[in-house]
Amino acid sequence: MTVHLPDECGCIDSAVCRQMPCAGKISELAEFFKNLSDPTRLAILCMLTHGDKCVCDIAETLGATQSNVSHQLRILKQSKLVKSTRDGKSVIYSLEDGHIRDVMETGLEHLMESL
Amino acid sequence: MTVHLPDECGCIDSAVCRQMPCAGKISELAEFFKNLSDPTRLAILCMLTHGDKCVCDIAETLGATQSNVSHQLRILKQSKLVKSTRDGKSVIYSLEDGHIRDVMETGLEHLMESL
DNA sequence: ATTACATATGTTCATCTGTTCATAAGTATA
DNA sequence: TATACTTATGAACAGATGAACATATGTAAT
Repeated sequence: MTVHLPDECGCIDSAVCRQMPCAGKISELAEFFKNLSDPTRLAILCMLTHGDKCVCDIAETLGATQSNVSHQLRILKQSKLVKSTRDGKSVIYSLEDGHIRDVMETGLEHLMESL
Repeated sequence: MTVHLPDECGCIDSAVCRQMPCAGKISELAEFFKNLSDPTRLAILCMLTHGDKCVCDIAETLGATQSNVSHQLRILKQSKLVKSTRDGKSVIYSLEDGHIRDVMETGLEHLMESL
């Protein structure tokens, strides 16, 4: 759906948001959250906050198939949430930057305080 | 999918997260983000940071049908992201608490810094 | 009571998503 | 090269999702 918010709209009333018109960013932000909205992907990101990991380790820890993990990692990589480097036979994945952790933490705080 | 992370896992390595085992919370957190992952719902939440609004105002501003907005508001209400009070013929919706705004802002910060 | 307005709900449908299976591609070692 | 190991990819399927339409419910005023 195409959202029609006026471009000059300050949207979220904060310093951050005043610099960033809503209409053009809503769909980007929604897509960002969508990447965090799947338990498998979120668990992967969560694991990677502990340190870099290869695909098979992620799969084993999660109890998921290698194929599924690889598919989800591709999504995470395309959306620039993770990056990867090859190490011999393995491919090591890591968080792209620290903001992902911040977002997850903020979300967790919300859950904790809305019991 | 059922994610198998050990319950004693500290998950996100922070004070907040050490108090909160991952396995049980991943799916909750994913569901929370899922509610923010739709442009219509996100735009509604964004609008409500400006102030409380009735359904028809939201629909008009968004260029969405009343039906669609009402459906999405029900989802947001069930997940305790918004609350509502009736005012005559209208029903006024407002953000349940301030954390939603925080999460959106943190997400926006991520978008800004990952250009 | 009737009419008008505002919101909620049920249903249907097209589309998207996550998962699995099978298999290909990349890499290292014997 | 042959083999084993690791990761990526393509196809197919079930289930979930968002939107639209029609209609019901709730509220106020005439």
